[in-house]
Amino acid sequence: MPLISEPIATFSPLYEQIKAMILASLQSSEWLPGSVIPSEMELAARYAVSQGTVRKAIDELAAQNLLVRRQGKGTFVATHQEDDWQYRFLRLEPDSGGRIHLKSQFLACESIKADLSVAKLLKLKMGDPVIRIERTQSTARKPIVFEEIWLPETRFIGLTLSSLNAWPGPMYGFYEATYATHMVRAEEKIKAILADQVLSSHLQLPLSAALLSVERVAFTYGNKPVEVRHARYDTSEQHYENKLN
Amino acid sequence: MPLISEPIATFSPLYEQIKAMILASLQSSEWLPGSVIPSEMELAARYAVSQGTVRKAIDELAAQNLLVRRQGKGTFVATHQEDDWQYRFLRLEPDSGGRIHLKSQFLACESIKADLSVAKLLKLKMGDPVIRIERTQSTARKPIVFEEIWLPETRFIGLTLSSLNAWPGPMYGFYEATYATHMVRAEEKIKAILADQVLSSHLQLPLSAALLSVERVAFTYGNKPVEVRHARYDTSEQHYENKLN
DNA sequence: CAGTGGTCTAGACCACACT
DNA sequence: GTGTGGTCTAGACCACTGC
Repeated sequence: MPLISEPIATFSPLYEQIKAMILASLQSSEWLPGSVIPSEMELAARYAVSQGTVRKAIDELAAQNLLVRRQGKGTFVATHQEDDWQYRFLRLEPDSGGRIHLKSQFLACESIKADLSVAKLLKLKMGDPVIRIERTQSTARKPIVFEEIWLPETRFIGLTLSSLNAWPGPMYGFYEATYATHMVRAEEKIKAILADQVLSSHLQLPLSAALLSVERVAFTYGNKPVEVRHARYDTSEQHYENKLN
Repeated sequence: MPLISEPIATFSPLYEQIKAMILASLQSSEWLPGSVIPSEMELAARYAVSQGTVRKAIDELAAQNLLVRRQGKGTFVATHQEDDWQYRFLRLEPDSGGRIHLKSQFLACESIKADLSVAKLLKLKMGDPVIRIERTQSTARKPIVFEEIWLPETRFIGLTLSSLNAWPGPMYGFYEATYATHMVRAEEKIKAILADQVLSSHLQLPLSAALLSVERVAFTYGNKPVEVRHARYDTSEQHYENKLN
């Protein structure tokens, strides 16, 4: 029996290829956050497949929160500028219930060279230029969060303290509006730590208070890491809420 | 214009009703964790709908991790006894990477009356009988976790220290095998706290070390809470890992 | 009203597992 | 080979939105 050509590339269903093409359009900013994408019928024609196949592709992208379906209106590119999405990645909740409302105060914004750890997380080379931001977030009563944020400078050109202070809403809305960068998902590593001098003064807590340390890496389309964030939370009157499914 | 009869009951698609019926079969233990459920064709006949409708119902239940599809074999009821599921709700990971392996030591198992907070979380009345368990979990080097667990006694009749110690694997496998109780999802509230006398001795840490406090409520089918768990983690060499989507 | 996504069906064929 | 889930199609009809 003669050798048969191997199925090297394992079987890839049509709808996966459609997903990839839709993703490419998102990644290339052909369709911007908040806008409608073409109807299922149009996409079916464009890709020369049936509506059902487009449907399955969109279903999965919607399940990953990349697209949002709205019956009667169309399918939209997900955006952090919507009301429901303002707090999509904020897991802090008051112990007493309800939603937390925080006011930002930016303390610093400087251009520095990436150290080894930040470079690794952002998939840059050590020494590549990054922007480092410092801020606190406060309730009506006291500061609750102290954060350091690192961004690759090549993607966030011209970002300054004053541009940050001029922006009213959450940072992920700012990234979207100003730098066409939409955050898709994030990974967090959480530890308990003791407040040091710097943290205790920023958060108005005694030295050696217990704090929650949250190291986040956030990704855009195509699993590209574009933000590193190291937050410390005062969890004495609020907590980090997580749902396990 | 005369009043029109209101659409009180909002439209409910067929596949939602099928989902509900499948859920009922899971809840009533007609199909047990780990076993196959009838094929899509059989279910389609049983519920008198098309295969595609059954398919959509199963798809959604599989997305919620209640069912597991295996091509060529059938659709199975999800179980914590599978290898991949042993650690489904354990988010602790070593800072150095890899999987953590923990050995349990049960310290206590007593029948008590529910206090207000546990009763609320388990949707019982204050004073109802609950089982309270205490344990530590250790790596090869040192204890990492101290946990208190509360279970409604009516569902976990005859649970004793020795039955716990006789079980080799994770507790959710034990609940399944012994009490036909499968955990579907959980909610956790996380805080940073300081070690007190008791915690510092159990975890072999100095007094006032920082610890992660994790309060979990776990639910079976039908959103029924059946376990409350208050864990404290030593996060000096491991962290709580979370993915935000 | 037309256009969008949402549901449901029926049928053909493919990929995988077991025997 | 037989039976399972997985993919793809085509067409009908429903529900919601906005003109």
